[in-house]
Amino acid sequence: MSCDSESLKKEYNSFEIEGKWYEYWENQGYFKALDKSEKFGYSIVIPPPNVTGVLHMGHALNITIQDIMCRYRRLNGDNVLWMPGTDHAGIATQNVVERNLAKKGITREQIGREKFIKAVWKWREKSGGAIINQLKRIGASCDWARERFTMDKGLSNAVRKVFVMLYKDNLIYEGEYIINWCPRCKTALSDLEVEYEDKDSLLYYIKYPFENGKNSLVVATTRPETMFGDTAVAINPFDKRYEELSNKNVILPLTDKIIPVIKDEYVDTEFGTGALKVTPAHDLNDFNLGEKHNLTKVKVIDDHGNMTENAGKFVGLDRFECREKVIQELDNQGLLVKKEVVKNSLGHCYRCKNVVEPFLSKQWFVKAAPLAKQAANAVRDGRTRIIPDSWTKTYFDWLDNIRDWCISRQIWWGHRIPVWKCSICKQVIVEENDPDKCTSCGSKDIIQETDVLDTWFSSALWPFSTMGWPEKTDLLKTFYPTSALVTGFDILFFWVARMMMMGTRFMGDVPFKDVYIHALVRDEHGKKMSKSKGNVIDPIKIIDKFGADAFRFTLAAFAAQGRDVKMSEERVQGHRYFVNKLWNAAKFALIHLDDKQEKIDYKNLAIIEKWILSRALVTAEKVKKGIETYKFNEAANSVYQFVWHEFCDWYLEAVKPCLYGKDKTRSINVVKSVLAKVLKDILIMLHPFMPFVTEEIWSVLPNVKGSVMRADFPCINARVLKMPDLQVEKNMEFVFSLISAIRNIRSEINIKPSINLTVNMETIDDKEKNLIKQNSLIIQNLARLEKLEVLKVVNNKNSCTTSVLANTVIYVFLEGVIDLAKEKERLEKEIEKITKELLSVSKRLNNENFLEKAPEDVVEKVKNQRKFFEEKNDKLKGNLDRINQIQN
RNA sequence: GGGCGAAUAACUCAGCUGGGAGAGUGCAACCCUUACAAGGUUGAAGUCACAGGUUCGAGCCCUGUUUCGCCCA
Repeated sequence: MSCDSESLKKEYNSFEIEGKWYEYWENQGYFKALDKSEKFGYSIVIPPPNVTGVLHMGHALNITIQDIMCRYRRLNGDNVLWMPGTDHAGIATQNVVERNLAKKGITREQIGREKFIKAVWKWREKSGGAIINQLKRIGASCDWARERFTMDKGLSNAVRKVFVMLYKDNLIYEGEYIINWCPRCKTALSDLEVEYEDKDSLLYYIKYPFENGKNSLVVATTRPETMFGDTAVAINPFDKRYEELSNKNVILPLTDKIIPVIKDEYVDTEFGTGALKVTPAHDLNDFNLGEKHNLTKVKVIDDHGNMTENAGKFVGLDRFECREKVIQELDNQGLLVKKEVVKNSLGHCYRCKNVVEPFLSKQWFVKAAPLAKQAANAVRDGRTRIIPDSWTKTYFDWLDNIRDWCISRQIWWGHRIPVWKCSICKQVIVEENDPDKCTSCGSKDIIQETDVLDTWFSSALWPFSTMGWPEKTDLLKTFYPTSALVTGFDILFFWVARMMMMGTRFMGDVPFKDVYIHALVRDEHGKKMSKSKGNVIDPIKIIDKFGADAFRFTLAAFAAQGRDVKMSEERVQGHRYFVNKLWNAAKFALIHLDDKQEKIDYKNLAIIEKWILSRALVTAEKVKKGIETYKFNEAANSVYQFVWHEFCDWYLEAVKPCLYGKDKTRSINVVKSVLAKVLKDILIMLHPFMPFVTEEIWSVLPNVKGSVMRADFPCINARVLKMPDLQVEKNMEFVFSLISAIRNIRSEINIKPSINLTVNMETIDDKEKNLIKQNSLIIQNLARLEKLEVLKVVNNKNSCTTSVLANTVIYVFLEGVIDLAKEKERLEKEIEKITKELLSVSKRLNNENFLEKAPEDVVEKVKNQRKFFEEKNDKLKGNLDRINQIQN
C-alpha cells in the first residue's frame, strides 16, 4: 500500500487505521505459511474457540500471546504457520439450535435427526463465524486460508480412523457403568464435564426397620428419593455400635422389600450414623460396593430426571419433587428421625449448570491408562515441556490416576459413532467406510449406533488432523510436532492431555514441544468475570475505545507467569498513552528525517549516539529473550521503559540542540541517520505487541520499503561496532546524573524554568572532565544553563549551591538568591544519608567473616562503595564547612 | 481431606544462581519548554504477612503459623 500522506496526523486514531492494515496484511498474504520451505518451520495451532462462543478476555489474552509469538518469529525469518479454526461444541451448539427451534414451538424429535443436522449447519453458516471476525479485530495473524472446523470432511475422516484403530486395538469398548447424566441435555458427560460445587444440603436420618419388626437401623442420606434403588445397608465391620448386626436384614421403608445389612471397611463411621444406604445404580461408590458384594442394581431415575416404576407410587415424579414427597411420607410414618444441614459437593453440567444424575448406563469408553502413560512419559523425558513447570505435577497427577473416558453422547450434533450392529446375528461392525451388510452373516439388517462422540475426542486430534492426517502431507512434515501450544490451565486435562495421548499414539511423536499455560483474566479486584456478577469487560468494546494495540500491550505487560491478569479500563488507558507517546516521538523524528538519509557513519558517532544504539540493542535482546522464554511482561516492560524513558526522555531531548542548529560539534547527518535507525528498530521490536500503529508509522518512514511485518528483528552486528557498549552506557549515566542533580537543585529551591543558570563543575578527574566537555551542549540544554565551565578549582563559591557526583562537584551560581540556612540544611540531610550508607558498608568490611567467606568480587565491590561514599562525604563536608565559615 | 499458588509503596505488580528494594498508576509541588498537558521536571512514600532456622549476608533457601485464591477427591 502506498502511503497516503508523508507525515503523521496530529493525533493517533486507532479506529481509522486498524481495519485498513489488517486487510492489507491479508491481501499481501503475509499470514500465509509455506507447505515446504528452506526456512525454519515454526507452528502453533490455535485452541479452537467454541463455534457458539463470543470473544471474551480469556480468548483475547490467549490470542494476543500467540500473535506476539508468531509475528516475532516472522521477524526472525521463520516460516510460520498459525493454524486457525473452531470446534463444533456438540452439546452447546445443539442447545443453541434447539432453543431457536423451541421459539417456533418445534422440538428436534419432531423434525428428526437429518433435518436437525441440516438446521445446525445452517446456523453455523449464518452465525458460527462471529468469533473469527473478533479474532481479526485483535490483529490475529492466523493463516486464514487454512481455517479448519472439527466437523469438516477431512477432520471427520481422521476422527473415524482414530476410533476404528483404537477399537481394533481394544482401547475402545462399550460397557455399563455409572456415568454422569445431564437430565436437561439428556446425554452422558465425561468426568471432566461435571463441575462440583459445595452446597448446603439436608442430611436426613431415616429409620430402616429390622425384618423381625423390633427396632430399626438409622441411615443418613442427602438423597432419600434414591432409596427405592437401595439393595443393601452397609456398616463398618469395626463399628462397635453395630457389632451384633451380622446376617440381619432390614425392611426398605415405603416398600415391602427386604434388603441385607452388609459389612465393608469402606463405610465411614464418622459420617451420619455410620450406616450407609447402598444404591448401586445411582452412585459410583455404591456401584463399587455393589460389584464387590454382588448386589443387584435398581435404576429409579430415568433420562429425564423422573422416577421410574421402581419407585412405586412415586413413578413419573421429578427427582426433587419425589424427595419432598418421600420425606413427608416417612415423617408421617414416624420413620424420619431428624434432618440436619451439611455441606456437600454437588455435580453440575458444565454446559447448562443443571444438577447431574449419576446413574447406570451403557456407554462407549476409551481405555485411557495406556494412552495416558505415553502422554505422561513424553513430558517426563522432556520431549514436551510444560511452562510454567509447576503445572507438570498437576498434569502427572491426573494422568497417573486416570479413569476411563466416556466418549459417547446422546445428542445428534457431532461425529456419529462408526459402529453398526447386526439385528440378526448381533455382530458388532466397526469400520471406516459405512458397511452395507453384516460382515459376519451378510444380513442387510444392520443398524448404526445413534450416539455421537464427545467433542473433545475430535479436538484431541487437532494438531495433526488440521494438517491433513491421515494423509502424509508436506504440511505435517514441515510443521509437526508444532512448536508451542498456548492455552489456559482450565483445559489442561480436557484438551492438552488428550492431544498428548492421541499425538503420541497416532503420530509417534508429541503434538507440541512446548505447552505454555497462561493465566486467567480477572476484573480489577481479582474476581472472576461472570455475567451474574456483572463485571464482564467486553474485549471488543475495549478495542473500540482504546485500540487493539493498547489492549494487546496491556495484556502482554500484565501477563506474568503464574499470576492472573487483572484487567481494567484504567490500565488499558495507561498503555493507550504509551501508543500516543510513540506516535508523537515518531512525528517529531519524521519532521527531521528525509529520504536522503545516509547510512550511519559509525566512525563519527558522538557518545550519546553510541549510547542510544547500545541501549536499543540491549532492549532488543531483552524483548527477544522475554518472548522466547514466555515472559511477555518482561519483554513488554523493557521496550516500554526504553522507548519512553531512554529514547524519548533522553535521546530525543539530546538531539534537539543539533537538529535545531545549536550544536555544531555533532554531525547533523550522523544524528539523523542514528535517529532513523533507532526509530526503525523500535517499530520492529514493538510490532509483535502493537502491530497496527507500528505499521502505520512504518508506512511513512523514509527509506523503508514494504511492511514492518517483513523487516528483520534487530540483532548485533559485531563487525561495525562494539555492542552493547557497557562503558559508554556507564559514562552516559554519569552525564545524565549531572543533569538530574542540577534539575533537583532547581526544583528544591524553586527556580523557574525560564531562568537560565550558570554552573561550574569542579573535577580533577580527566575522564569526567572530558565527558562533561563532550556533552556540554546537551547538559546545558537539558539543565537549562546559559554557561557551563569545567575547572580544576572553582572560585567564588560563596553564592553557590552544590551537589556531588562521583569525583565532580557541581556549583550552581545563585547570586542573590542563595539561602545559606536552607543550603546548610540540604547538605546536612545529604551527609546524614551518606553516613548511614557508609556505616552499613563499613560494618561489613570490618567483619572478618565477611572478608574471609564472601566471594572476592563482592568484597571488591563493597570496598569500592566505601571509597565512593567516603569521597562524597568528604566533599559534602567541605561544602558544609565553607557555608559555616561564611555564616560566621 | 490431598495438591498448587499468592502475601513487597495507597493500588496493581516486577525482583535472575542469596550481595542491602524497583516499575506503572495514584499522591504532592512546579511548569502550556519549539513531538506529546494523553505531556515535562522534581519529590514523598516499604518492619518485603508473622515466628523461628541456615548463612559472613535472606524479599529470595529451610521449618512452622496466619490470611486469601484455585484445582482435585
